[in-house]
Amino acid sequence: MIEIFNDNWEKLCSSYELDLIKTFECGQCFRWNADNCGVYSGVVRGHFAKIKNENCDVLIKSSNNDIEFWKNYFDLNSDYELAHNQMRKEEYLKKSVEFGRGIRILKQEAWETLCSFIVSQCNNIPRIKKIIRSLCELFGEKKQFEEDFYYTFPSAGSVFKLNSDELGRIKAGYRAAYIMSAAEAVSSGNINLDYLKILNYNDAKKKLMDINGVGEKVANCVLLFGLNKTEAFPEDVWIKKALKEKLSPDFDPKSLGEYAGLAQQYIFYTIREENRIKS
DNA sequence: CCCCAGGCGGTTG
DNA sequence: CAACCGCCTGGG
Repeated sequence: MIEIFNDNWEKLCSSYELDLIKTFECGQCFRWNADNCGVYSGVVRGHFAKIKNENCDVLIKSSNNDIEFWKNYFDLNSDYELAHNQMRKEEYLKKSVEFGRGIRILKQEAWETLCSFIVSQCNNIPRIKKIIRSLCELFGEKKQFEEDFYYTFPSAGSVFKLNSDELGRIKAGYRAAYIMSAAEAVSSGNINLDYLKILNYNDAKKKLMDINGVGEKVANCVLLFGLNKTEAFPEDVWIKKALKEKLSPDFDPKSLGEYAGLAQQYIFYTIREENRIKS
């Protein structure tokens, strides 16, 4: 039997359903990087993957070789068309849907998401990525898949065991203390992230905000990207700008219910793109 | 060199 | 309550 598809690349979905650039560059994740051919590499829950476009398909090759795992991660079992229909009433949101189509809300590992968005505060994206890469390379587990070496995200327990000199090596600055308080809360069981997934949005948010260094914005990012609370609507400076300058004054994200999080990503992507094109 | 970045916690009016 | 300020660090 002759292998038709070489190298174990497998079709994940169509490029229409998942736009890799938009999804990876819209600020929800920090560990996917493209090579100069546009092939992205990333690590999710200890599994390594390469992912690329070919013709009109998205192809993936991974260390666990489990297509359902990746479909779940890329939220490909959700029907976004239902959400889009709810978004057409508001003019700027309607534009954002067309502009941002192809973005998926990634179902990320909760502890990694918590740690990453603590690092993100008052920081720029290249530096956020650098700090997280250091954290993984210094304290994660080194693994190999074919010719690629990669690092897992260190557990809350292993981060909590670090002393201040060790944690200082990732150069997170004043956020290091916040990372430590999150690591303590999670590794001690004081906060059980899996349990937060089954709590309602408000209760889960309250628990997250008990962590020193987690405020409204970081909590909402963790709820949306790490705990599957799709009604979360994180308001950063860009979203605040859109609310002030682009969306109508009576627009209320709560009216979108479970679709608010997706709308937030579309708006975020759109206003950033508008700003990038302008400058 | 300066400016400030996808916030937070603490203090003040 | 809102407004402000300091915080580590390094990218631009």
